[in-house]
Amino acid sequence: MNQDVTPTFRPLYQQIKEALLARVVSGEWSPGSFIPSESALSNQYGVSVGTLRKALDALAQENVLIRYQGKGTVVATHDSDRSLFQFFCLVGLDGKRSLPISRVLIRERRAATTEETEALALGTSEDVIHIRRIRELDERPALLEDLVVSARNFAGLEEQPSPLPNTLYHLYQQRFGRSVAHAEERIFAVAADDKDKGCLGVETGTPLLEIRRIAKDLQGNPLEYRISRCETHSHCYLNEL
Amino acid sequence: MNQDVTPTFRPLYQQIKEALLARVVSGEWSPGSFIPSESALSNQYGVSVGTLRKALDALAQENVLIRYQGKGTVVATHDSDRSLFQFFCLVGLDGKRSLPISRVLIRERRAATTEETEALALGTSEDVIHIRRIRELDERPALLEDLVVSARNFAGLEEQPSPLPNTLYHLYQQRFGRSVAHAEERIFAVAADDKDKGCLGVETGTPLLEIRRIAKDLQGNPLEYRISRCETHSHCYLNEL
DNA sequence: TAGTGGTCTAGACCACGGT
DNA sequence: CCGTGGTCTAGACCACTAG
Repeated sequence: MNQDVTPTFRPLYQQIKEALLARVVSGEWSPGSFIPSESALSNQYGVSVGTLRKALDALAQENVLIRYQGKGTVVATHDSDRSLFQFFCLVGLDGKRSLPISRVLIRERRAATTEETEALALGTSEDVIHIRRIRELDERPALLEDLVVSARNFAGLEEQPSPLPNTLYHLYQQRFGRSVAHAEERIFAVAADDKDKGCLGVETGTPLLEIRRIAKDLQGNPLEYRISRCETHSHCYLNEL
Repeated sequence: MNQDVTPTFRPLYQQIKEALLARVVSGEWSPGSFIPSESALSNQYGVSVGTLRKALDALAQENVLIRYQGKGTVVATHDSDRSLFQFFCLVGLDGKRSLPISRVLIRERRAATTEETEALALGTSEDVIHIRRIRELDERPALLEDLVVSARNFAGLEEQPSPLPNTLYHLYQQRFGRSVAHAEERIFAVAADDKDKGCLGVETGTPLLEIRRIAKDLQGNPLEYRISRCETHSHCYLNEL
């Protein structure tokens, strides 16, 4: 029986794709900047434009690059365009998306729990930075978020910058060079506890959505573990399949 | 100011793509059958293989076609392979997916409610076929599903076949020639009522996930409206972004 | 007008599945 | 061995942007 452990074959455009990705990950090409043109790159790698284009298109498909006809190709950022909503699935009952406003309640550095250690793949007894905030939609509290990141990778986040921006992923990218590329969300139905009552203004026992998200970078390393609790009278979680 | 209402340009491969899609939708190429080879099709349409390939690849990307190297291209079906799980987001707490088993409680033809009329884009006072079933995961009731389809498009579904198959979308495709291609799910947190108590064996008031799904065909016409209620102690809803 | 990415072509060779 | 889809190439022309 042939074990077939050998990959027997590896498309050129995939190798090119990985080489390009490496240059993004390494920071050689930073988010928001233009990368060399197709013809320049095809010369660099000694492949035809067509092959190189296939690699670029694949990376654009995965939201790593953004292509602009007539202008060039840029490394994707988290502030630009509609990529803001890539990780935000809450919509109004009418299907409209609106931008949440944040109010920070807690911002501290502390030891990681075992749950957080597992979710973030930390070493033993590492610290995390914990942020709790309320996010308002249409001027009413809609979301209670508790999120943690590794204190090692995000040193100083607990005190600076003093007003946290509304979109944290943009900050992770700009200030710490860590870009969230994928996320995995698990959704549960839970009953509101006293904390939820105080923060969201709902009765204790009210059914809430609990969304547990692990956000990962391009290589699949976990960057952030976030638990959101959300009341669903005027909003819901939307997923298109 | 230029209104830019004119599309000014329309890629050839997109026109080809639509032409191919039309042949799938019309039933000329039925699910599970092989379509002509790339070279045959490129001759038919008078375009190069490269252009035709781009159209095929786009359709494969959208799960309309499945390409097998060395064999040919087939129209996708709902029984084949892992496409079973394309619309099933519930996983165990360990992340493992398992196949649910169904027990039908209600199966009837009746007038549509206004909510159903809107969701399915029906005309005035049309009938629907309503099915209620319990789906078990790991031998315990996990899901209570209520689904409706247009009685006009699915005539006879309320009585035949007498034992309903576990995977309804396959039946829709085989028996009624309607293929579910996309779906849109809205998720809410709700409290269990007496019906849930009887069917799922949970206490009244227990928080449940309520998943409202509208399943659509290739052209975006709604085919089925489904409301599922789900308890999340041993399972959860998984979404990858 | 120059430079970019987008489209399209024609043809070569490779990997895979079946005969 | 043949036919299929998969990869790769080289080059032409089109559409968009900017100076």
